[in-house]
Amino acid sequence: MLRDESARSRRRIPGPTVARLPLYHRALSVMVERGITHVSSSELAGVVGVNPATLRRDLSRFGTYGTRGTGYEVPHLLARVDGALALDLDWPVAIVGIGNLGQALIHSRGFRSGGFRVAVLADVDPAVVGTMRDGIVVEHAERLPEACVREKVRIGVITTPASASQSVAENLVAAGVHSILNFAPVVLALPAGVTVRQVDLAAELQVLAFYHSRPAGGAVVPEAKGEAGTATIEISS
Amino acid sequence: MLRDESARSRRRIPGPTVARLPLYHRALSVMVERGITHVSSSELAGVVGVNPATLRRDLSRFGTYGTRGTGYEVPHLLARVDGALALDLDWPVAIVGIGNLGQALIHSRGFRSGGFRVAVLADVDPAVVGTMRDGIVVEHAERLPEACVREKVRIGVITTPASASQSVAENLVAAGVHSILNFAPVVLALPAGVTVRQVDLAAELQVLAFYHSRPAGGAVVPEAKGEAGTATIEISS
DNA sequence: AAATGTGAAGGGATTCACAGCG
DNA sequence: CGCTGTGAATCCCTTCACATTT
Repeated sequence: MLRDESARSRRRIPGPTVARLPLYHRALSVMVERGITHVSSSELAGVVGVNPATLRRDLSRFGTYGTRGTGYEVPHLLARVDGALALDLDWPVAIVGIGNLGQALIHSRGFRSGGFRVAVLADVDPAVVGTMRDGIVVEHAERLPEACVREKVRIGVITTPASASQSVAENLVAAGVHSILNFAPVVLALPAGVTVRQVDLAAELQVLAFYHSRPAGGAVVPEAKGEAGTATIEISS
Repeated sequence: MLRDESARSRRRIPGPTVARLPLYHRALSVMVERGITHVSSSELAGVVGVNPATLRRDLSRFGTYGTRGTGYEVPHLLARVDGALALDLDWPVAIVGIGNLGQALIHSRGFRSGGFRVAVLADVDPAVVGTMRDGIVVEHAERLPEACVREKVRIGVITTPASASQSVAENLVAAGVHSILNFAPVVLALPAGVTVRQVDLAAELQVLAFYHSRPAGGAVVPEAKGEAGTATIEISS
């Protein structure tokens, strides 16, 4: 039993643990919808595809939410994971670059769940600037800083061509945005304190090609202890 | 000096190394375009944002390509990385789900570089099936297996809604595709031997929210040894 | 009896630091 | 002299295994 829970919840959380929280969150959401009130670590871990011990340790970093001999109460655990991810807060997002990818994100369910909310859209194409997308007028990228300040944007998403991404990122940072999701295949150079997550679609394909061309090489066909029927999952590792 | 290079090149390559190869590849491509003939590990590592020792060890897993006291010859190294990623081969790709995201991928540069080539498109929407995208007729998802076999597809990309993704994945596997890039927020259950890479856009946002709400917590503001001016990069870890 | 939470072990990847080579 | 390639150290995460709790 832990005396000072705030001390625990302030400990540093490993990156891999953070990356798994959204998976737990989604699995728990599905369970709530289905009326499942209760899970063991083995069950939840099975759904997400991780080791039960890993799941228990992940959760234990935020406090002790389970009951020995019984497992976890689904709605309660979901609320805790939700809180850990801060999805109960309002997260206005700016999307810069209204091409196919930008529009896909605008309409994606994930970008409108939790506290996420598309608040600012921007582009440089005169044919797009001034038009509406999902009830929001597309601003010219030049006015991005004002718009972000006005809407209190805290997360910026870059879906522009590679050539524009560095300058867009700098504008976002100038507007006080220090969390950036970058889809342009560019390593952004930004001041310390800015968190960048890079999603590189071409790189994902290339990694698949690598493993495909080396069937015996990489982490393929681990042939794990009796766990046939499970795919080799290579998730961002 | 290594006697049997094939022995070395057959060693298992760590996942993180594989994930960095595309970054090296892109940086080297840019250098070739700019006419740069030569790099040291420090220079290339700086561009990509990794430690020079990490870069040297990564490359050394495929053989020894550098010259001591001098560095690496850019075109030669690029050719080697290109070969390691098997980008010199033909990679016909199937994209299932022709929504905004699917179309973004069809037109994305990364999906038409290297040996990648969109060979099959499929969807279930009657308004889309039979129409053309980029010179290719969209097939009905029911005919996906035949089309994949016909076009010798080896990589499948799933950009359908979550509800359809498992069944689409099974169809791809039935057609002999055993490398899948899945954008649906679902943990696919597939036979061993199938490699799945998961790209989860909502999860990326949630991870950003996590770090944003814990400025002192995670890996934010590492305040590393005099390395100001560099962003905290959280890439798929 | 069953399942959590965690000390300890184990396994990898990163980074240091330097021998070796051009 | 400068830079690569790599043994060794370090760090971090995963997993085992079990004491603990309900």
